[in-house]
Amino acid sequence: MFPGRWRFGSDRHGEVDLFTDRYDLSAETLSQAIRAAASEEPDADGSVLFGHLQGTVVGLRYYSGVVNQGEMVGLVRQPQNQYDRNAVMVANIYGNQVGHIKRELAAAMAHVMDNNLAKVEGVVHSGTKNSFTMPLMLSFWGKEENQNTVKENMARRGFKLNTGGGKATGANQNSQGARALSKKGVTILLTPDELKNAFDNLFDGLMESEDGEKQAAEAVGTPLLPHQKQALSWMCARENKSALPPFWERRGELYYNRLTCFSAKEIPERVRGGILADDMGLGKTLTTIALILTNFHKGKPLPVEKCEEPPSPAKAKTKPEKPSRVEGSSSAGDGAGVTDAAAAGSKHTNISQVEVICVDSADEVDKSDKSTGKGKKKAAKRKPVKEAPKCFEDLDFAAALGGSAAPTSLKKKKTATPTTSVDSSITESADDLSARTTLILCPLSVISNWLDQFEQHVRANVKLNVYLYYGAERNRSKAFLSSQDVVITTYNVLSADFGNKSPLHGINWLRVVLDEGHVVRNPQAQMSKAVLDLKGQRRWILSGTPIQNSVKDLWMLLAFLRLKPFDAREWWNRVIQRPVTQGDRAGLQNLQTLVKCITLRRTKGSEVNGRPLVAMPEKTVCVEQVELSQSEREEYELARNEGRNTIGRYVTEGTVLRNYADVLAILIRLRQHCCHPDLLSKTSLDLGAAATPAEMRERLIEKLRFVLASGSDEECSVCLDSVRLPVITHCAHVYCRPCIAQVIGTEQETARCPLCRSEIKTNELVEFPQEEMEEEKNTNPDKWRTSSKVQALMGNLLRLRCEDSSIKCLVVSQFTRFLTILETPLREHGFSFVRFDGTLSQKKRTQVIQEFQSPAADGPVIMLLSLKAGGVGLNLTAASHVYFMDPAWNPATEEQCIDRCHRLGQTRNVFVTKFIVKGSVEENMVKIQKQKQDLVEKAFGCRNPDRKTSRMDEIKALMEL
DNA sequence: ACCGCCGGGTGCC
DNA sequence: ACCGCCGGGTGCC
Repeated sequence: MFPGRWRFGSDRHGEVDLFTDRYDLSAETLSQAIRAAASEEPDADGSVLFGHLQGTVVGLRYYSGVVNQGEMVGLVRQPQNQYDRNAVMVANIYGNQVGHIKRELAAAMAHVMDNNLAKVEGVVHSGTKNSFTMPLMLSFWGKEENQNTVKENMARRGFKLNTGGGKATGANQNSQGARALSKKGVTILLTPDELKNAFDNLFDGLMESEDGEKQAAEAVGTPLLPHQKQALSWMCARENKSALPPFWERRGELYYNRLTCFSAKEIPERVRGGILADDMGLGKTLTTIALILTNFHKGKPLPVEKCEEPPSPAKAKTKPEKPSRVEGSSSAGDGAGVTDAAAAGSKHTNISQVEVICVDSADEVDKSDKSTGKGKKKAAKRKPVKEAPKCFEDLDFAAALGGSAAPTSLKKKKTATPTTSVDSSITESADDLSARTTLILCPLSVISNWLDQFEQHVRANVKLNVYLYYGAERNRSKAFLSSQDVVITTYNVLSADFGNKSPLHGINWLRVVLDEGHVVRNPQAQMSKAVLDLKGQRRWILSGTPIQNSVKDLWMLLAFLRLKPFDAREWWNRVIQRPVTQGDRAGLQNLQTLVKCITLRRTKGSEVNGRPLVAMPEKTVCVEQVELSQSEREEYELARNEGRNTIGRYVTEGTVLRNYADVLAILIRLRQHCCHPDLLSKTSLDLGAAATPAEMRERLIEKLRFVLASGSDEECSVCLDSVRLPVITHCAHVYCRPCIAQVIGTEQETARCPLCRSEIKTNELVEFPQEEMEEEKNTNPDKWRTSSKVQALMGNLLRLRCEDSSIKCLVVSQFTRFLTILETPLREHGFSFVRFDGTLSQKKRTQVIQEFQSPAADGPVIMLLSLKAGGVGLNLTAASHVYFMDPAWNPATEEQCIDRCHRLGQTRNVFVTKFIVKGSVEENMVKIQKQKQDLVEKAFGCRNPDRKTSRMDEIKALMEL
């Protein structure tokens, strides 16, 4: 694992200068090695403290790493050490080597560490002034089952782990090693409820908006709302200001981290960037665009060319089949796009045609020569460099011309300024001023949104080079990419390129932006690695929901932001994750501080100075009860009684969970009865007398497929959220693939289904396609019939049209087939509508949304929307009325759907109507929804520990059993 | 390292 | 003295 090259320490000559020089170089690889090792280590969750041990660090005089009183140090095995293959290296938090563990102790520890029997951590409480050795308090952490092995192993070599006394902890507040000794009162433990509560509120109340507001650069055509100016100001400050990162403070000549007690002469590398976690609809995209244009180097706006002719704003150079642009709204934009696409290959050729205007004319470096561009090529850039005073300007210039100057710049910098220079003017010293480009990563579904927003918000006369790095023909030239102002790509493209001489990883970006950053979560995933490997001076995460499930998810974000030292898993685990999961109040506080320092989050409801952040139009939600006709009622009752009998039988037999799929199928049929009789699948799903258990199982799985295929928004019993990437288990239960993978991962061979405790195996999981269209059978319009719910909807729509024909509506159902049924009466009454569901291609989606959002008088007034389609980020503000045809299990899913039109940009008051059939499962579903919501509001996620019983109770309540 | 350990010098009191 | 003692050289793994 560790390359031999850092045997550097073994050289005896110890000439200090030479040594420090090489040391500097090696420190890089060393900390990388530590990081690599640490990222593989298991989670700190569930570790127990085996005990403490007093040890000795030796060889201090050979290394430059220093430690402070109370400082935490890292222990790294060094199996390649030529003197002792048991060697254990001691390093401080920046990965600077401090010394080694004394030989005999190292020999004992090596076995424990190599076999992953325990994680050994060290804190130095005293003796930091010694120049040869120092005492070190070691603590051993690991899985309970390894405790005795470890203790015996250590004892055999004469080291007794000390479990009793709390002497081990130092006076320092980090209480390292003390948190297991709760009885000593050193740590105040939180109850699980408190913990959950605090955690859920982690992102609340973060914004104090002391930053004031900042005007966007001239190139931003859209006036920013006050809260967006605040965000811009905050983001600029985070990129430019030299404020110390969290937990660091100045102590005399040194910078000191009060969490780890680490100190350094140099100012700690601050995080240039952070998390913008505003609610959706508050304009994260616009703010980010403003940031790109407003805050280039030295706080000056991005130098952009201005064109005489006003036609095209942001021109995305896109490959021909690029979604949004093809049927692009404005012809002008189209034309420009094509030109650019053509020019993309032979970069810059068209540039000399446009006048170059120095936006940042005030920039000091411009003093050199202000005359217009010298020669065609140079006209492309803002700064003529006749007598450039510093080399980086040369590089800046070169890079701006499209060269990748990164390697050169590194060398030049080295010679120009000694590495050890303590530069007090921190502002830009660490920068590579040649970096120009902002890289934006996002899920495929929001690409078109970015392109649209660039087009919409960048002034028409400004030429911003935006390149969509997507599709087979994408331009992989680093020179080309780093000459752009903005490069947009998807996470998938990034991970596809990763490891495959990815140009994206070869560029030192000015800025890397992760949109919907919470999608990058699992550190093991290739995508995460690809993201973490990106080089960028400034780093941003945009996310409406920064925490999905747990503290663990946060690590990925901090690692991306390079928030030292927590980007290394070991320190994250030691200082934050383990304390928090073990309920340590101080740990939680630290986490809160951490998050607070780097995050801006406002919700739609947030207020600033007593005034709402955004004046949102009002939202009114009402339930419209629907009476079934007599014949519908009869059919429903028939089905209900039958279902009730079946489920009642399962209840008395205690086999509800084993027949869960069947239960769901019964429920869904009842729900379908409530909507429309023709929704009921013709394929008979009677269980009949199943011959063998295998057959039985097959049928159950089949039923579950049927439930999912109908579009129903089912719940995953692991994350308790709507199921994403559904997979069906052998025992016919459905979970999110990642959720169940986690269960299998943690339970190993003995993994069992969380619902029925049957054994589950990864290879037996059945995939279910995200949104599968059922074959459109028996939708013969001739045989079309209505239903009470259809009537109720049509009544509303017709009334609305009389009142105001310009109002647009969303008609939402979980059942895509219901949407199909609804098409007939809509056509009949002359409504113009579009349909949006999960089966649409990306290209189609953009097209449909554009069509719907377009204010054209003869445009569609209704969108038939499948509940789960599209995910976050859809902008449907053209609609102001929402009709939910059927209730969902998960109220949040409905909320999300409403948010697509009740968001920034909505000008009308929003009315939401939920159709609920009186005296039916639907009513019961709504009751349960409400209960869940109350629960959430009261005890914030004090989740029922036994999902099985609560699920059972729900089912009984639904069937009135 | 104000230690321990090594090995050479040395050797009554 | 095949010892003890002294004092200089030396020192992570």
